Amino acid sequence: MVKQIDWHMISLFKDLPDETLAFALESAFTRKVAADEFMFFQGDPARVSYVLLHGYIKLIQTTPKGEQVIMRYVSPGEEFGIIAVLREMNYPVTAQAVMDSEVAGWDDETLRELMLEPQIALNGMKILATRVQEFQQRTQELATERMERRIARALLRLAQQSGKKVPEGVHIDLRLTRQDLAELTGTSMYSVSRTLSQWESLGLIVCSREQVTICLPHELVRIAEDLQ
Amino acid sequence: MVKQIDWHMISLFKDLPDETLAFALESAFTRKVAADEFMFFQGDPARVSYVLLHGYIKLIQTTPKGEQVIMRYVSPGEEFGIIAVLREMNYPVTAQAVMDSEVAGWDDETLRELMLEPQIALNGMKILATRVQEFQQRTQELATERMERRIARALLRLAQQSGKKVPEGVHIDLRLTRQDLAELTGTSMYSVSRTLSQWESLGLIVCSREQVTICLPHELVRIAEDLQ
DNA sequence: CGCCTTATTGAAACCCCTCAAATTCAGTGG
DNA sequence: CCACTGAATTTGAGGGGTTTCAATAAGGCG
Repeated sequence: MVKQIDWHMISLFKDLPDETLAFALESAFTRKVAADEFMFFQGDPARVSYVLLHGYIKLIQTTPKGEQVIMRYVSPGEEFGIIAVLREMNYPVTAQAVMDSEVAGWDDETLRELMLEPQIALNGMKILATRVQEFQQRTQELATERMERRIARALLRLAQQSGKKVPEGVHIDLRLTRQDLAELTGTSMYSVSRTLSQWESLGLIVCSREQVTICLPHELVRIAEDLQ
Repeated sequence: MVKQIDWHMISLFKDLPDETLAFALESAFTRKVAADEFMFFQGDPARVSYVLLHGYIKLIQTTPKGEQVIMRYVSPGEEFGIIAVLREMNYPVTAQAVMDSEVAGWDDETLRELMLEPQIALNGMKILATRVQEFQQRTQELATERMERRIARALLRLAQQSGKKVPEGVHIDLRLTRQDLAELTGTSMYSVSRTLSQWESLGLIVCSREQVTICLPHELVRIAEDLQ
């Protein structure tokens, strides 16, 4: 049983009848996760699916050659691990906390029960539909756009997800290495470093070790969208 | 009302109670689509979702710059257009028949009714979950793998989807230009042409105008997976 | 047979990766 | 407090993979 969270923020449990929501909450367990801790590894049997209560989680896929691709940064209120559980397979990604976090979890059997609730199933469909479109967008970007624009897009998305206003602009409130950005955009750490340096010299952003602040978002949008 | 199709092949309608299936069928309309005909365009309001009964449909996304990316080849039994209808948005892709085809369609209101059936919603979730994973896979490939390997993978997938056994090997039963393969793998027509020529000279495939036949699938797998 | 689409192929250019080396930075422990 | 350490970052040089451009060839369809 979980408390002290606004469960109506959780998109999977939106518009739920009270008793259904109550059942969902009673059947959940919670878990605190320390920064950098791994919650599960790619290849583990998927027995639990999660909703992130607070913090941030990074979902990473490792290729046979050992390269890594960041599939998603999970924001509070979002689910993760549901797909693997529904498909009764192993997790296709590794989940790692990027800061101290807390999650709610449901085992596979309970999840299947929850999915029999029409409203939860409908919410789940909408969430997955959104996710498919996000990946379609990313596929299109990787297939047609140059590195620089992909990095700009990634930064703008991260700013929207986890940006905090600071005097200089919008600060991305995550530990975000150049390597992370590279794994998120399908490029190399070196190219990310060069690109950020250039943007910093133009005043678009300010960055330091594992931190990026966007000062002129509009200019970044111009790069991302190739306006002008 | 639709007849003469094995509706249990349609994954969206698997394991349905008879009366639910009957309702789904009664509320559908069918439409024949000629080869090369467009069913809807990117940006059209999404009012109808479809299941492909026979033939093949290509879903294409056009970028602002006018480049095209093929998001999916729809096989018989698969749905398309459901995501856009569920999300109440415009179609994010253009749908074009690659051969004479026939589809069943449901308007948005009916689809939402159907989705209240637990089994249909569950089937829908599983379909979307699979789709998310397919796009994750593609994202990973585009982010980390060289052109040659991406083309090999695409050919193997197409062969699995629509391959017919012929004396020389497995023939991909679609009109498939080099340009199509390029738009499917995020490369250029020229690179595809060069790669196919090389493979043909090695005896891995036989190709002609808009046609590809895989002769040594195992060798293609070796390229795709970088074994050895 | 002629036309239009599709495919091929070479050469040049370019983007980006890779490698190497130096530098900065944060944390640690003496 | 400061040197030490390891990780993160920067930057240049070089090279490789792909794209681009151009020109030609090959196929199908009327």
